[in-house]
Amino acid sequence: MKQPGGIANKLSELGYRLTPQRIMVLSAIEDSDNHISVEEIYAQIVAKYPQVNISTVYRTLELLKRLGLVTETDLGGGRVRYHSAEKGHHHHLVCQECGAIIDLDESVLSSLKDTLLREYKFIAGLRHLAIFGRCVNCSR
Amino acid sequence: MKQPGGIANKLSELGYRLTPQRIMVLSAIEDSDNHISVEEIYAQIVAKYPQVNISTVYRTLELLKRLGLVTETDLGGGRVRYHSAEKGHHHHLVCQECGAIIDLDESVLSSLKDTLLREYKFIAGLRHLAIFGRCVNCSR
DNA sequence: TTTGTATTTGCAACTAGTTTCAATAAAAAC
DNA sequence: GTTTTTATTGAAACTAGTTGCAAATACAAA
Ligand SMILES: [Mn+2]
Ligand SMILES: [Mn+2]
Ligand SMILES: [Zn+2]
Ligand SMILES: [Zn+2]
Repeated sequence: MKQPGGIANKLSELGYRLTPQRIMVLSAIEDSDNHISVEEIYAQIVAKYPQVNISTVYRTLELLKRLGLVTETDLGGGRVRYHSAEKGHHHHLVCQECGAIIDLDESVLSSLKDTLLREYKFIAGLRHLAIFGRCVNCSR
Repeated sequence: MKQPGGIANKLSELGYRLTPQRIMVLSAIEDSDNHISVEEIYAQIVAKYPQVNISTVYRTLELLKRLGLVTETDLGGGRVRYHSAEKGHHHHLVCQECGAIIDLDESVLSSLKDTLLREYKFIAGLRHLAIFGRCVNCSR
C-alpha cells in the first residue's frame, strides 16, 4: 500500500474513514499523469488485492467527486475519466470524427461562468468539461 | 399510426426506410412539447404495438441524433431526454441541490462557440447543453 | 488492549444503454 | 403483382454504473 497523499489527509480530516480500498483509489488517481478510467483504477487495485469489489471503487469516486477532490469528465468511448482536483487541469475539445482531444485552458470557460453568475445568479460546476464537435482537419 | 411530419420526410429523402417503428418514435418526439425520455417514448409505442423492442427505439434515436434531427440532453436523473431539432430550443441550467431547471437562450453559448471556432478552429456541437451547478436559492 | 458502534464493504440484483446475429420486411427491380 | 435485395428489427447477451442489505472493520472510547 502506498503512502496516502494530500487527498487522503483531507478525507480523514472530514471524518471519512481511511480504508485500504480508498487509499488505493486515491493513489491510482494521484499517481496518474492523465485522466484515468475506473477500469484502469480497478485493474491496479485488483492486481494486489483481488477480493476488492469494483462497486467500492465506484462509491469512492462518487465520494471524492462530491467533496470536490477529483473531477469527472466524459471524453467519449463509453467510460468517464477522473483527475485529481489538486493538479491544474484543462477542459477539452473532443473531435467526434477522428477522436482527437485538444486541451483547453481553464480560463476559456470563465466568461461563460461569469455571465451565468451575473445574469442567472447560477454557480456553474463546469469543473472539467469536454466539448464534442469537429476539429479543423475533419471539418471539410 | 400518426401522420409522419417534417422529420419523417427528411429521413426517407436521405434514403432511410420509413418503418412503422421509426414513425412512432418520430411522432412521440414531435408531439411532445418538452424534453421526452426513452421510457416515455417507449411507453407510448408499446401501448399500441407491444411487440416493438426498446432497442429499436434506442437505435432510432441514435440515428436521428447522428443526422441532427433531434437533440439529446442529460438533465440528470439517470436518463437522457430528446427534443426535435426543428423546434426552437433552450439550453438549461440544472441545480444539483433542488433540481430546478432554468432555461437558457440559445445565444448564451454563442460567444463560447465563436471563441472555439476562432482560436481553436473547432466546430463545437453544444446543440442542447445542460450545465449543472447551484441555483441562487441553494447557494447560501 | 479490548470492546462498541457507525461507517464501509462485498455481493448480488438491478438500471440505462449497446451490440451481435438470424429473421423480417421496406422499397427497388422485374 | 411477384421476386429480390439489403436495411432494419427482435431477441438475447452484454457493458458501465447504481443500490439494498448483511457482514466486516476503522476508529473512538474505555
Ligand atoms: Mn483534463
Ligand atoms: Mn431544452
Ligand atoms: Zn478530427
Ligand atoms: Zn437549487
